[in-house]
Amino acid sequence: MNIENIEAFVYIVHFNSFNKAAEALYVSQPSISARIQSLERELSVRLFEREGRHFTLTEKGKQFLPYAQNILKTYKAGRQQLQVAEKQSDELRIGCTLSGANYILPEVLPVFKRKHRHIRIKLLTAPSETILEKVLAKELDVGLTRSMSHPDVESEQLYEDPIRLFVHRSHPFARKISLSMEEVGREPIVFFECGSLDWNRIHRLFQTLDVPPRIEMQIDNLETAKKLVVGGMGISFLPELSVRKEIREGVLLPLEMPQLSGISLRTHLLSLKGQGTELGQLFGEVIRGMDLTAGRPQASPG
DNA sequence: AGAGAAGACCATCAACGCGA
DNA sequence: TCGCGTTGATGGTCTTCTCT
Repeated sequence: MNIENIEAFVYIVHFNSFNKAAEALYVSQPSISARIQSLERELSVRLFEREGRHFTLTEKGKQFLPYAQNILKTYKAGRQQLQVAEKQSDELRIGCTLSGANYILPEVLPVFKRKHRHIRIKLLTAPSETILEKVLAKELDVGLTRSMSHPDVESEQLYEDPIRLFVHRSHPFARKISLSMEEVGREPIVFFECGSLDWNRIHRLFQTLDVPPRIEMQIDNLETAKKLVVGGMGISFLPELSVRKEIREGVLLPLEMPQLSGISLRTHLLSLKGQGTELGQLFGEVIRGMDLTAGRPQASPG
């Protein structure tokens, strides 16, 4: 049995043309004709009825078609499986949220690459839900997401990133020793919203106020929110990891607010329960061994 | 509408190249 | 050497276009 002859047969039926089948299979048209003749010889039946420039499937051809399609499908699935296995042997597929991709992976990946030079990295940036789906579908080896729960997935908390109130160094709040929610509520706020439960807790902090807070801008992108604060457009509640550079440079200052204590973004490492890949385990070992809180800034009272 | 030309499509053959 | 592929040429048949 020659799989290429069967492939030609299926392609001809699909395109209803010898020429188009030849084009699709990157062979010449005479070669396609020869393959069909060879297949017809092998099966001792006529698959096509040639009528001048046209052709039709014979009854035998119609009978054989679903079997040919199955053979081809099975063959392709098998080949793909081998390719995936081959790929998995040296490619680590990581799914990561945007903030993780911006602030965690740039620190982790160089360390991982130094330890495992031969392993190539493939990164997918997506929302946590998408990453969970892809881990379940075995399209990703590991995921870095916010807390996700699924019976088939192992979710291990890696890092807790406190959310704090940040202001520009020239802002009057920068000289304050302590702040009340009323004072915060009167200031223009650039509100970064990522939809996690912890952000709802910040919303609830304002519910005690008589007047609603001045949320001038609601932003779903961390970098944009940060840059607006740097540009003096307002104050913002931001995860600490995202502003480390600005704090080091003295551009942004974190403010002490006891009300924010315990509010944080948690990064979890997701992998398939009991079926984690070898590369995923290697990645887990590296990221667990790193201190992602190194360089954490101290809150400034002014 | 009908005839003829042009184009499209498939089959076949010859000559040749390549790899097992 | 053999099998399978290619290109190029040629022929048969059918469709589409153009002209009268």
